[in-house]
Amino acid sequence: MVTLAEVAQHAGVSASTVSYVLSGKRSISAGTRQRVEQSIRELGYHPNAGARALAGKRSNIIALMIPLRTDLYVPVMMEIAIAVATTARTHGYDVLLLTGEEGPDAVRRVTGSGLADAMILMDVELEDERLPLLRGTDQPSVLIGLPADTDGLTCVDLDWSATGALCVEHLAGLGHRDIAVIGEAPAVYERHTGFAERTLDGLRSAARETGVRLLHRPCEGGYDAMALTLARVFDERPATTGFVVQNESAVEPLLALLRQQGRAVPEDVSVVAICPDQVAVQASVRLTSVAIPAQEMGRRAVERLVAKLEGRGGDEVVLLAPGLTRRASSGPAPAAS
Amino acid sequence: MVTLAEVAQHAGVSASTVSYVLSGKRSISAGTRQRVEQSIRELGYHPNAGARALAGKRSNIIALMIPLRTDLYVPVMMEIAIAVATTARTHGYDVLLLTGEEGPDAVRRVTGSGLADAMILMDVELEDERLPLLRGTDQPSVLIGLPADTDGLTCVDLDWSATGALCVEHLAGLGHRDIAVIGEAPAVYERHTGFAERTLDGLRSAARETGVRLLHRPCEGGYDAMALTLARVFDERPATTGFVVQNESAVEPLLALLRQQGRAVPEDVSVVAICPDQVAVQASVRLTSVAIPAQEMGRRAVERLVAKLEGRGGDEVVLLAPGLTRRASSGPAPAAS
DNA sequence: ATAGGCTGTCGAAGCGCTTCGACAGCGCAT
DNA sequence: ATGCGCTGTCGAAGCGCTTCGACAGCCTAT
Repeated sequence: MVTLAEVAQHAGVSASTVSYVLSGKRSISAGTRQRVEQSIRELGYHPNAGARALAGKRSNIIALMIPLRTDLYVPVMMEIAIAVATTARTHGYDVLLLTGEEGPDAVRRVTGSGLADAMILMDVELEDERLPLLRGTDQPSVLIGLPADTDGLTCVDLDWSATGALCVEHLAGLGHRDIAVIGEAPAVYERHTGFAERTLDGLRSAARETGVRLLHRPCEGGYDAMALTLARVFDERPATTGFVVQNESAVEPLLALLRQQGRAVPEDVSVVAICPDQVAVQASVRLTSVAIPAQEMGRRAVERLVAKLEGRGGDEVVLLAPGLTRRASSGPAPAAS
Repeated sequence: MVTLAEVAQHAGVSASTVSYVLSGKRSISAGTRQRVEQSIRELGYHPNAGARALAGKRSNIIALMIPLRTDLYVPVMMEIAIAVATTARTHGYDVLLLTGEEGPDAVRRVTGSGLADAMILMDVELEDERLPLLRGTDQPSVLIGLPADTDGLTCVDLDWSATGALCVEHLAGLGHRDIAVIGEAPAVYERHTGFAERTLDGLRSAARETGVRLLHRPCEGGYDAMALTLARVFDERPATTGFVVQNESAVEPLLALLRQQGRAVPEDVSVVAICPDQVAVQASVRLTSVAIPAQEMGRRAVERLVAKLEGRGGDEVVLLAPGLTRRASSGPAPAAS
C-alpha cells in the first residue's frame, strides 16, 4: 500500500506538501503541484481512510438508516437509497448502510465512534425513539419523513397532506361525490408513521372543503386483502365512484377486481394512485397519480446534510410540493343513476 | 468524545490493558476486566473507528456494490442488501453502500484506501470489467452472481440453470407440450447478465430432454409490452398452454391479459413464475413458482466473506438449489382440442 | 531453597495523515 | 541598499488505537 510519505519522496517534496496539494488548504506552486500529482498517478496512491479520519476528525462517510421491514414501499426505499449514495459521492462522501434493526443503539454507535460524520434517517415515526439522541448530539442529521415535533431537526419529505388534498380535489373537480381511500396496511397506522396520517388529514380536509364523502379503509397489499376491502367499500357506500390508492401493492389487484366486476375505469370508476411514476405508467391502466419523488427526496436530504457539515444553513423542514399527473384512470363521474 | 486513555485512567489501569479487555487478545484477570467494563459503561465509551482502522489495519467494513439500475429486480436487490447489512452486523461488520456507477474505480478506491476490508459485488456480468481488479488484489471479495470464468473467485448464486429446468420439468410433467418463456427485458440479455442466459440454458436443455417445444421471448415489464408479446406468442404457437415468467413485472399483466382473453388459469393455461415467494402469493392467482432466495444469497455471501477474512476457506462457488412450490397457477394440460 | 514457567499488566513505538508554526527566498517600497 | 510582507515549503506534533517486548509476581518442579 502506497503512503503519503512515499509519494512525497517520489516527488522530492515533504509529506506536508503532498497533503496540501491534496486538500488545497495552502497555496502550492504550479510546478510542485504537477510533480506531486504526477507521482500520485504513477504510484497509484489512495489516501488511507482510517488515517485521514483520525487526523482530520472527519470520515467523509454519511450513515443512512433504512427500515428493516421490506413490507413497505420497497421500490421507493431503494430509489431513495440509491439517490443518497449517488448524490453523496458527488460531494465526496461515502454511504454507510444501517438497518433500523439496531434502533437507537446504531445512532449511539455511529456518533460515538466517529464512523460517520452525519446521518440520514428514513422511516421516521411521529414519536421516534431515535430523535432525543439526535437532538442531544452535535452530529448533523437529516430525516426523510416528518416526526410530530420537528424542533431542532432537519427534515425532507413530500408534503403528504397536500398530496392527499390534491387527490380529492382532482376527483371532486371531476364531479365525484363518494370517494374511497385504500390506505396502507393497518400496521403502518399503528406504528404512527407520519406520512400515512398526514395524507389522511389532507384527504379529509379537502373532502370537507369540497363537500365530498370520504371512506378510508386500511388495506394489506395483495389480491385477497383487496378483494375483501373492496367488497366492504361497495357494501357500505354503493355510490362510490372514486378511489384514492395509497398502497402501491393494492393498485393492480384493485384494477383487476374492478374489471372483473364489470366496472370500467375510468367510465364507471376513477382511480388516483399515490405512487412512483414508473408504477403508474406500468399498470394495466395508465394511472392518474401523484408521484412520490423518491430520487429527489434522497438528493435533497444529502444536500441539506452536506450544507450542515460545511456550516452552511441550519435546521429546516423541506416539504416537496406534490404534483398530480392525469392519465387514463380518471374521468368525469358518471351521471347519477 | 471519550478515549481509551480516559477509560484507562478511570479504571486505574493502562491503556493497553483496556485495549486487551476489548479485543480479548491477552488474558486479563476477572477483577480488572470488570472494573474496565464498568468504566466503559459509565463513560459511554465507543472506540474511535478511524484510529482502530489505522492501528489495526482493518476497518471492519464490508463494501456492497449494488447496481445503479432500478429497472431490474428491485425487491430482490433490496432484500439482498438488507440481508447483507443484517448478517454483517452479527459478525461485527458495517456495510458501505456503493453504486455500480463508479464501476471499476470504486473497487480501486475502496481497496486502495483501506476503507473496507472486503467487498460484495452484485449484478455481475459474464465478462465483468471489475473482475480483473478483484483477481489482482488480495482483498477478499464475493460475487452474487456468476461470471463466465469463476477461476480465483468466490461466488454465491441461485442455480439458475436448474431453476429453468425445474420450471420446464414441472410443466412437462403436467402434460404441457408447448411452453412459452416470458424473459427479462432485452437489455438484460444484451448486457450478458449471467442469470438470464443460464436460466435459458436450463429451460432449453430440459425442454430437449422432455420433448417439449419452447418459445422464448424477452419482454419489458408493464402491461403494454406484455400485451404485445403475448399476442405474438399465440400467433406463432397457438397451442401454447404453459408459461414460464422470469420478469417479475410481467407477471400481473400476463394474468390480467389471459383473464381478459377468456383463458382460465390453470384450467386452460398454466403459469410458473421465477420470483420471490412474497410476489407469488400476492398475485391475483397464487402462483406456482420457483423462489429467488434473496435473503439467503445475501446471508451466504457475507458468511463466505467473513470466513475468508478470518483465513478460513478459500475460493468457492456456492450454487443454491432451487425449489418449486406448487400453487394455484399450474395444472394438467387441457386435452388437445 | 532455587530455577523455570506462567499470568497479568505496563510502557512505548508506530499506523498514515493533517495542521501548526517556522522560515527561506523573493519582490516591493522606501 | 535596507527592511517588510508574501508565497511556498518544511519539520514536528499529535490524532486514538493496537501490539510487541519487558517484567513483576506467583506457582510448580526439582
